[in-house]
Amino acid sequence: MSTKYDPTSVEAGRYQAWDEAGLFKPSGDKTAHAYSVVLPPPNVTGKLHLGHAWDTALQDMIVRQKRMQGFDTVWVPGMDHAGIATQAKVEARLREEGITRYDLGREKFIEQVWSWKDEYASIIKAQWGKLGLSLDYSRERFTLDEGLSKAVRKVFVDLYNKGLIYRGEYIINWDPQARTALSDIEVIHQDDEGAFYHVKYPFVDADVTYDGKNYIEIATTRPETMMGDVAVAVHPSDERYKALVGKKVMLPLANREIEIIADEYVDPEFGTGMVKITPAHDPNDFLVGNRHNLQRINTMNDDASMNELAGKYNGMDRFDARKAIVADLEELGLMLAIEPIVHSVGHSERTGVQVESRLSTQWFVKMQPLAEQALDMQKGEDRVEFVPARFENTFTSWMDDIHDWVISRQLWWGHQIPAWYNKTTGETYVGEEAPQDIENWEQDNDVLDTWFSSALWPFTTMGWPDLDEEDFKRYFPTSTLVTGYDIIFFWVARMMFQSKEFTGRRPFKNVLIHGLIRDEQGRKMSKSLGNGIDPMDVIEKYGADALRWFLSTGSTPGQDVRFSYTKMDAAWNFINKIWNASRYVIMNLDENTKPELPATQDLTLADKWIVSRLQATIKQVTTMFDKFEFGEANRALYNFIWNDFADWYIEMTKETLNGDDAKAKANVQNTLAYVLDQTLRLLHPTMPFVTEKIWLSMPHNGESLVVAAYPTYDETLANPVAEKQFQSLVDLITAVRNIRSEANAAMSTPIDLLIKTNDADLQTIFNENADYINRFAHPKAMQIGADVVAPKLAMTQVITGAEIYVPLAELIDIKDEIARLEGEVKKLQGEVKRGEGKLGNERFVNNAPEDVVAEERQKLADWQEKLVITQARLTELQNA
RNA sequence: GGAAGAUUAGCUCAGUUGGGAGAGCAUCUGCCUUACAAGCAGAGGGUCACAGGUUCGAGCCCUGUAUCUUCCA
Repeated sequence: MSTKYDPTSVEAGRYQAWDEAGLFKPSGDKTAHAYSVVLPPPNVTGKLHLGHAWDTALQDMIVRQKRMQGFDTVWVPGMDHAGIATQAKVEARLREEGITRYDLGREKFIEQVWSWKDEYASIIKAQWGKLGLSLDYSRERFTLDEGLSKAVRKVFVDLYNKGLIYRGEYIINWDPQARTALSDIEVIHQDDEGAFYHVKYPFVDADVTYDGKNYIEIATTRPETMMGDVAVAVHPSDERYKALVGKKVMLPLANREIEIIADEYVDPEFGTGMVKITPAHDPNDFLVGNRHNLQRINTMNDDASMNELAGKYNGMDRFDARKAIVADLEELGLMLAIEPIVHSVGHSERTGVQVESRLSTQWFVKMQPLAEQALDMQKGEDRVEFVPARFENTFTSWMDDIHDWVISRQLWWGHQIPAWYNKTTGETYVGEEAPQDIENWEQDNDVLDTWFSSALWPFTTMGWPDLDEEDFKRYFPTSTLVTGYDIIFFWVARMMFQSKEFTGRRPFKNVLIHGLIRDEQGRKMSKSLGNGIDPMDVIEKYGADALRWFLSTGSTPGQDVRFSYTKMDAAWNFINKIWNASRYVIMNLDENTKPELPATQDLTLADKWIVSRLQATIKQVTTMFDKFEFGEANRALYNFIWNDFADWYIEMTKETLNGDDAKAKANVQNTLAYVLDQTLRLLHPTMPFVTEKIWLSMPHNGESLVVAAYPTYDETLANPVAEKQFQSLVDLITAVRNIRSEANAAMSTPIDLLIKTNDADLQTIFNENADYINRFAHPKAMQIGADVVAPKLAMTQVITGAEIYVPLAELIDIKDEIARLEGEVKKLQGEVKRGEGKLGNERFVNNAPEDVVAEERQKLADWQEKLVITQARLTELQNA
């Protein structure tokens, strides 16, 4: 083994070996509980980013631990066709060649997308391997697979037959670049600079006036939609305008008469309290239009250019039309004012262009009944546990105020809607298979929203709608879903209502929600900022294990995490520490060593202590894993490995391993191997590569850590007495180190060590472990007893139950030592005062739990004793 | 406008049934000790945003305020 941890050589070939050995497949043990996870399918739009690395690393940790714990564990991989996103990517590539999808035609274009898909699917699979994900590839699915497509058609048809899917002409969000409908949550609202254009709408009748003027003032942010105005509305109880209702104004530029109507929708407080009504270009106006039976004048084409209904603006882009209309209004003297404002404007999540509210015929899912079922489910036994729990509110509040879901997309890449229109009668047929007389029918051109199919992912991947499918019976509902809070609406909520509707069950028992990865400055990683970090570059430099360690340890559930190379350095350092500690262990074993604990009577104090500490660590790690608190779990492991195992236990074994007691040596070798073996098992879910490499290099039972048993807490090995005794040893050694440091006495400087104590147990412990004390404190002579007398020029440390003196006449300045002891006394006085205050409060003594009070008494006694001794020593020096 | 989160050491962050404030990095001092100098040993550093309240006891529970972030409308 090299002296430095080298991730490249550690990781090379290992993943392929695991996969080929079939270690990622379920055990098939029917006596064991099943544990199943479906991977949130990444989009085939591009490579995986750090967010995916985080999401998948968390899942792999869960899955690997469960597998080691003996669960019949399966983790199903797959990818999402990502309709609009992938299509946009391919169209962008075509654009570089100067062609559009229309030039190619549907069939040729789809071929292009499939080759894009193949290209990125293989990149993504390679990335999964680099990350070390223990996925069962024999179950890999793609959302456009035949099986999944069949399920999608069935769901569509069933919902249609139940009246939960309908088709109709409504105002929807329209992406004019992708030329498709978008659902509400695919629209990102952001504050943009715009203007309120105040426009004169003159009265038709010369004798009508308002406020002495022959026009009314209408404010709009979107003058380009003016040509579609069909009315002006005021609030029915707005006294200012009551007399105007029913009167007509002339729509400027169009020279068309429109009526002033009264509708509750208008907010009299906002602006002038009068709004223009454009039913084909605004969702609210659309509703007003319906109530008043108004005409719908759609003045735009699907690419947001103006059409013939826009009159002279026909053919202009919407933004050019705005400029032209504003200029014309100004020239006609109809523009009263242009007031700059910042307002919220919707943009397409995928293409980024400004979204149009567009009148169009689309397919919708009627959400109310489905949402109610999902909300009901959360009140029963078969509920989904959100971790952290607060995210359930996000789900609930969205479901409570749900709108119907536009599911048709004017795209080519996706599941084509299973609806056919009769060429002669116009009749609609909806079915899983095409009509028999297909020549008389034409299939709906549109495809379904990608989320319509991903909403079915937890059960379609398990073989649904075939209810007899083994996987479906065994692994559904799944155990845990892991995803980011940014797609609770898009995905988690939709899986929940679809699963409830079609399987009658929850899709997963738990949903672990994590945050987003940010850059070092806390900014979201994005292409436009160019601050994205490729996880493969990180793995190249630090190894997958280090990346996984950072991702699992750096945060708390639900919180965002900042990536930083400093943190990656720390992760690498930790693995290097494990590497070298293991190297030490392996170098010191011999051919007879087994990773098994020797009989209790053969264990030294140090052995008992490390084994007891190991038990505490196992308990903490498993408890925290069960709560998905990986940060806390791994912190416990970090402290155990670095502070207990490496800093103390390993150092102590050097004494025995360099000695000549063969039996003691063998015991220590076995204990070292046992503790390291257990530790590697605990670490394996988080850092699979390096742990496996080390484990295979030492004596081990079994083929691979991937399927080795996870450690379990053994109460008989927890040893509080040994921990307390060991602590005395640590206190003593630390005290001497302190003295050496204070006195600037390096380990090479010979010292005498005087230990004054009348505690027989302590005397025994120190005597029995004199070898350790020699190794760590390097005294040239040591004296232990109740009658030890300290010389005047000696450094003092008081530990629980003993006084430590180191005579260093030639090295210490008595004034410095007095000052130091004064500080010590002051500190101790503070502690004693605190303890006395607390215990002097009878309400504390009466109300606090007994063990808390007892502990407080114990501590006070300890502080008091230390204070008395330190004070005495100080007085002695001052009087010297 | 509604909701959620954050505010703890110089920086990044933990702190899970309320019982004497922690880590990593950074800083200071001393060590090439035969696993690791990307290491070892020691040290300094915090009115836990602010104001109230509950409690014997609050970083943690309750109320309010401020600042920042995110989501929804």
